[in-house]
Amino acid sequence: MTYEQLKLENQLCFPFYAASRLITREYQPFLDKLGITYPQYLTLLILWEEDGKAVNDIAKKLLLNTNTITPLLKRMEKQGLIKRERSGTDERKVLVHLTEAGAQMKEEAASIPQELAKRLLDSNMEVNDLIKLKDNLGAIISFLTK
Amino acid sequence: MTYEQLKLENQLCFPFYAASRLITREYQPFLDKLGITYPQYLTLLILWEEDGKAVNDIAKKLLLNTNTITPLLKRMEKQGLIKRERSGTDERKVLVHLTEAGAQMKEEAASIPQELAKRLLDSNMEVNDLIKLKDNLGAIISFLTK
DNA sequence: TATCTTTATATCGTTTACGATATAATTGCA
DNA sequence: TGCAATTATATCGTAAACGATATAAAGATA
Repeated sequence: MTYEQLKLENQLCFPFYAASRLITREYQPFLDKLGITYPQYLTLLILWEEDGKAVNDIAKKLLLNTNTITPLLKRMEKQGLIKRERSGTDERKVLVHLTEAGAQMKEEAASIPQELAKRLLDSNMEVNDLIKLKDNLGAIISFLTK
Repeated sequence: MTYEQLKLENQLCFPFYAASRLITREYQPFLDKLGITYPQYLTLLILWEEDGKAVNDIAKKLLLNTNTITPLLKRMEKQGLIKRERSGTDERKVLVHLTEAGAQMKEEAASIPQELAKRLLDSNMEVNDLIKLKDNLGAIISFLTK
């Protein structure tokens, strides 16, 4: 049997998988300068927006579990980007705070989004297509997370 | 500074990263039945389409390097899904062949694509949007790989 | 022919992802 | 109050990803 639907080219899933990795690779040169990885960058984005979040809040935002986030945060702590401390009001929670170094990295990272946007717009894609793409991905994400 | 562009919500990158993982999770129950992982499934798709490919051919199709593919293939070999053997005409190449078990898994996997498509169409998304999405992802991929 | 370059795989080390499970603090409720 | 559920984190094991590097075969070229 041929099974057209089983050809890699006909898979809907593969483009998601491939695009995700390729885009992460595009970030690599910029993140290398800062000495951080892509998930670490995402974690910093959250903390730059609001410092002192609990481990679980970060995990939920990134759609990850603590078995991924906990070791990641430990590495970031060892690098001196964040501090982790038990909450006083709820001893179960561990609150994550930026260090001075972690907070300052924000300035250095400020140009990354534009650099990436610029790069992606170098493709033949229209800005509108890119926005539509983001919206459609958002729709899938909210469907698959509810 | 607020740096609107640094908010997670405003990132173009995050939806790719999140959607990719969420979609892989949707495959999980189906792949669990077969006892394989998502990248292993993608590898089988390639071999079901054309058996006897070289390691590098598979790697190129999946946009991976041999440092990912080689251990993956070894695990698949240990599971009895494939065999690896040096090419006779070019001793550098290792050709990957399906075993009987690997070939037969195709029948069991045949329904997976429809199951997933069904699931994704349960979202509010139009078929046309989904197709457009696939095309746009394809455009980004071909841009980022050339 | 000698050797330099390219091609094809593999190995090593580090960092994600994630299922399964453990542990401790807090909450809810009989 | 007492104790069963829930919540929050962490740990363990396995499988990707991927940068850097190694090794060997094949091809190119002086």
